[in-house]
Amino acid sequence: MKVIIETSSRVPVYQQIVTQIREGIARGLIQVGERLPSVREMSRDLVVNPNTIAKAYTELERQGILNTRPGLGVFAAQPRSELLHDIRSERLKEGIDRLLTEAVHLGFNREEVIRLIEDRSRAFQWDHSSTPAKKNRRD
Amino acid sequence: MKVIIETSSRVPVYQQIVTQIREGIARGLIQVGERLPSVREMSRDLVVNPNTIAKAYTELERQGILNTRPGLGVFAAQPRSELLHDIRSERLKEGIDRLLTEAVHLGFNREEVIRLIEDRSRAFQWDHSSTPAKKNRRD
Amino acid sequence: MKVIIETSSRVPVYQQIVTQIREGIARGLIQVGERLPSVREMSRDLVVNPNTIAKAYTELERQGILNTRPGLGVFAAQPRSELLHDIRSERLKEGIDRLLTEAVHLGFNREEVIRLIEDRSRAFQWDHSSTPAKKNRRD
Amino acid sequence: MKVIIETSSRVPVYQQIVTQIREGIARGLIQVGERLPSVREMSRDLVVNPNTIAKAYTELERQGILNTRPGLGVFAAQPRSELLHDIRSERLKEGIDRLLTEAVHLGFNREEVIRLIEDRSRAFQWDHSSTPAKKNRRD
DNA sequence: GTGGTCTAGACCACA
DNA sequence: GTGGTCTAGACCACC
Repeated sequence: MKVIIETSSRVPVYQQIVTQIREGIARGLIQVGERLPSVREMSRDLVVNPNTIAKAYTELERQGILNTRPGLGVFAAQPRSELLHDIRSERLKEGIDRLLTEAVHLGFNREEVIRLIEDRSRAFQWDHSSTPAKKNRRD
Repeated sequence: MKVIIETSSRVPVYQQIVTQIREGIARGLIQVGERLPSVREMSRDLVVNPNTIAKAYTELERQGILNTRPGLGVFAAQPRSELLHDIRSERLKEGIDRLLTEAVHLGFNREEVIRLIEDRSRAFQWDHSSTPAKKNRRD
Repeated sequence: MKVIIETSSRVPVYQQIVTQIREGIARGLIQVGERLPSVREMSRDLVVNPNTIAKAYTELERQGILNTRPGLGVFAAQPRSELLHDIRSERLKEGIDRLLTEAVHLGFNREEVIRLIEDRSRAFQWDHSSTPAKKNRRD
Repeated sequence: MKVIIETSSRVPVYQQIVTQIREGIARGLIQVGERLPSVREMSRDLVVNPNTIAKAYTELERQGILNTRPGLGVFAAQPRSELLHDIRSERLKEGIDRLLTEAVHLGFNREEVIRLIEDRSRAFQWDHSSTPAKKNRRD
């Protein structure tokens, strides 16, 4: 997977990296346990200061998406949500409403949006175990 | 519709206003042509600096969502997407992918997400004229 | 509350700040909603680079302990644990075992340790609502 | 006792070894005078670089927890705290305050924490001779 | 004024 | 080699 930086964007560089790696993992383009480019490597590749790469990696580690091990490198982590079900649900709903607001303003209609979501969702790597609602009911 | 400012949020106040008005319109809580509170009215209501309200309104006007008629007030604009079909499509897809990435990382599965989207989409005010694909085929 | 930096310590400066602010809040020396020194103020006070202070504040914000609002300052956040009960329990147990290991090696006996914990715990600001086990059973 | 390395952890490997051996001794899983695996034995078992094992053992020896007898092996040392009473007391208090800070932020209440400490402390191997206060009063 | 981002360059610890 | 910390100094967005 290749990270691409839009220097003209007002989105911070480190955020662009975070977003793209998050998406790469969600799509299965980066496998669990896989090693990512080192800070210095990616710094050279993207022509970005090493500190900026490190900031992106730090953020991803905090999100539980990467493990970083000094001396070895940075690796895609085993996914494990530590959040309460209510919080997760809330976040998803917020994301959905944001998307739907955008879709309405862009002039799409409901069926079109849902069809497109169904379509694009096929390219993602879903958890097939069970629904979060059930999975964490014991908490 | 009532705008609610989350002062503890990291999201800039003016952005919160923009987001909520956009969503209010997308949900049909604010009708096209309806007059919104003036800058100083909303400033008083929300206990927010008038400059901040003005900035939000300016941003919404730039997005073509509001019209300012000097001396009369601020009104919800007639929706007219001037964007090319390809651009609109691209934006929607980006939004969808962002949402799906979030959903995967939160541990939801595909069916759950789609079900929730179908559910929440019922509360929005969709364009029933036609599909954007047809409407703007000339683009 | 006054943060004190041990420059001779091998604990990173930003971590020392994080630890002390966390403890200050846990003890109730910093009240919810209270404003903390600005990055520049604390930078001057502690004779530490502003970036280092900012890093500490960023970390505390990620932990949900502070809210930072550009243009206004940094504030102690409303506490709200978003973690699953199992995870919280696990973390507490790890902390307890670490402490008890230390206590044994220091040559203390069990009663002495428990007595001291009971003693010192009186200076902390406990949540009196209910036990986490009950509080989040609905999740 | 079996040392388990969490390669995905951010904690340095050598530190994980130190921690687990310390805890093993504190729990009585490793008896005083007992021989521990040699550097190369443990290196093979854990699939870890011998230098890393050596570093862990060096650290434990520095802490007075192990004795290396050249040609014979590594042994759990006779516990003898050379620290002054005040220093030991200070360390314990620091550890307690760190734990209590964590507990407060995790949302536990006082009774819950003390109950759990009493519970888990039963699995540790306490010094039954006397209280440190008396034992080192001469310090 | 506030915090946030980014660069450049130094030094340290881990494996 | 790896990542982590810290400094110094620039520029930007928010209020």
